[in-house]
Amino acid sequence: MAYHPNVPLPFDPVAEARRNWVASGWAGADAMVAATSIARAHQIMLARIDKALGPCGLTFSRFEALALLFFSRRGALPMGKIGDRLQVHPTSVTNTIDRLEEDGLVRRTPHPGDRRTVLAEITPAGRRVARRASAALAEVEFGLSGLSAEGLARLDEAIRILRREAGDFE
Amino acid sequence: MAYHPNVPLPFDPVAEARRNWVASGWAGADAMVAATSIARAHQIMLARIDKALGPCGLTFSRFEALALLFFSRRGALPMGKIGDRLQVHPTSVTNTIDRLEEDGLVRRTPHPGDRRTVLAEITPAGRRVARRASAALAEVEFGLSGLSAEGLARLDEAIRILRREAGDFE
DNA sequence: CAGAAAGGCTAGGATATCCGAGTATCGGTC
DNA sequence: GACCGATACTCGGATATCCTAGCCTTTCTG
Repeated sequence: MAYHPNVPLPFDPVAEARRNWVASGWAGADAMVAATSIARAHQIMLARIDKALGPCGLTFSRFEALALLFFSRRGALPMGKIGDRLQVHPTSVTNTIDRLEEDGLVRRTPHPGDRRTVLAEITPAGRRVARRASAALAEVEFGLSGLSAEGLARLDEAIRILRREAGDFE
Repeated sequence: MAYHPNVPLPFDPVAEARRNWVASGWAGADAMVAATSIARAHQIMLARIDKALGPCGLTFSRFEALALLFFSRRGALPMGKIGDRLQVHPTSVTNTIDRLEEDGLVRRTPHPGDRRTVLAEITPAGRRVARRASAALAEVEFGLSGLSAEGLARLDEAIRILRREAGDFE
């Protein structure tokens, strides 16, 4: 679950922030509210997901990489391609694959034809864990169990616009 | 800006993941899509925000804490209250206030009446920086410049449901 | 009123992410 | 055929977040 040491607040802290923001004459209150909401949604979701993945020995980041390899044609991809797909920094990929490799879920192999490139290849154990993890995530609805199908769709729709505008894809 | 070492992908990586997910017979594809979207939205937004805040010497986390103190009645709050409001772990508050104090934007003072409690108090310099930072954030629309007013509202609406269900407020 | 329980904060350890810099390799150019 | 820019990956440093554990203080309880 998300971090919650205390009882629920008697009011919505985001709505409260909005009131103060406007009262101070600061601009962009609506964007502030949305930004704060996204940050909190991310925090709640990630906490639940990582808890659900705990028994599999995975984190969300590692699961994403493992799933990507699982779906790939040959069960292997260059480190760089992984970063492109997951939209993360090359050094983050190095770190993620390091951990997966330590657990025997992935194996680094040389690229036949380009000695600069390192391939990350999913192992049979990796495939087993990926399947188990996907079931665990579906079980907790990826930490978004509070949302309806319509709510999920609306989120995706709005964010897809943002992602395209940010240059993720075209 | 968000991390983007390469040119945009010729396809939407999230939609691609959805196809693979469904093709493998894995459950919860819609939730997976929404979760992936939220994670990416958070990443894009935070990268833009932190870049906009760079000249002020702030990060988004530090700005949130600073703004909270700015809006508070006495310009000071107990460390614990800050964590409650921002929904973060007590140790994260310690870290955040440490940095703000190093920059002279906040000052730790003892609580008159409860020697367990430490108050974080915003300084005049802190107020100046907070105002400047709020303008910088409004300028870049909190990193959400791709979204319309309706998009922002839809995001907030969907996420408020999640936050309530997660026990943030009541 | 003394001891136990609860509350408030911080130190240390772990993970993930980014950036800058460094090493190795590939390719195109003159 | 040698050189230099572009590519591919990794190392070290920085920030933010969480958790566990610990110290000190306050409050409750018998």
